[in-house]
Amino acid sequence: MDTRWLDRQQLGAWVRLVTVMELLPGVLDSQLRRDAQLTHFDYYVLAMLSESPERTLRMTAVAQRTGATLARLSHVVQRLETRGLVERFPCADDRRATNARLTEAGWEKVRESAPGHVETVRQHVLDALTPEQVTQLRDITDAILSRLDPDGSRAALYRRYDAD
Amino acid sequence: MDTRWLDRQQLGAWVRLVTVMELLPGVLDSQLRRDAQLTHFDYYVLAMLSESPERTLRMTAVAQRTGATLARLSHVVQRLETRGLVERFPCADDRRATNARLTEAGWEKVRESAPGHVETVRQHVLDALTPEQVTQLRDITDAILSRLDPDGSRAALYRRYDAD
DNA sequence: CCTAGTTGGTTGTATCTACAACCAGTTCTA
DNA sequence: TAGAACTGGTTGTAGATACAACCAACTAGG
Repeated sequence: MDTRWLDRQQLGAWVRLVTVMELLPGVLDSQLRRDAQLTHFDYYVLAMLSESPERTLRMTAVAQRTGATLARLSHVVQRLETRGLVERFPCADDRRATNARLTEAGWEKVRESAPGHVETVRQHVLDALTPEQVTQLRDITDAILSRLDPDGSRAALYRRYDAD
Repeated sequence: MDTRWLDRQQLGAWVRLVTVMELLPGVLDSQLRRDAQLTHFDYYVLAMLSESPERTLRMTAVAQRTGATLARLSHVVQRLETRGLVERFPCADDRRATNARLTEAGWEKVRESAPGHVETVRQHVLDALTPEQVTQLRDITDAILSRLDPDGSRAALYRRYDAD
């Protein structure tokens, strides 16, 4: 088995991508933690709920959208529930299932923390790029996702924002 | 304070980037954990040592290259040391400092796990991209890093691979 | 029906990371 | 040259995640 090693160009791109993946989550996390007492993952969960009809989703649906295991989500939602940001109630259609709904306090939390989060994303990522680069980044990440998520279980989420 | 919300193009790129950041670490981690009983971070530490003269670096230097806090690194190296992959010894120049050196077993571990790791990187990322896209990705991540790491403390690492 | 297998979700435990406290050695400064 | 401040590193502990085990509810096949 001969290994196909990476050339200079590939290595440069790869090492930078790894570095971004290391630094970016920390930046997002600490801004949200500082300004809203939320982790980035917490925020994502609340944001998903806030965009859904009745601000309600089944646990499985949230897990799929956020890419979390059900176990992880269960722990996280439990914490959000004790903080009064989310409430859980059994699903009428399927009595195995649990619905998670954003409370009024949770809705308020999303509304007040969204601007700061968006500003952070702009400052650290999008504003550093030209419009062409934003388009390129979209295409590149799309290609990568076709490998990372071949059966497209996460695709529903990001395809929503595609141009018509 | 009017929030500048993201347009469709930006949102598409951003959501995809977040999804990649969520999925990719897990893919790298589980391949290495399965095939070499190492986390991606463990691997990175060993790889840094393997590329250094005498396969030795000071703890601070490793921390800087991997982007870890010294505390985290200390724990990780402790585990690697009990597994016999790394050894620590006091630095002669500065008696506060500690050197970490790759053992023969550690060197062997890097040699045998590198091909599988590179193959994973190819399959899930690089082989999904055209050569132009690899170049674009390099430029895009470089631009992002100028915001994430403005004083360039991580830059030394990835600049090493730049074309002359 | 009734049983095997699947799906939805929770809980317990082991592991890892972050944070703060801490110690030892070094440098700066008056 | 003593003391203050800083640097390099380790350790303890609390919080978060992964993994496996588990239970309850649904579904399909005989």
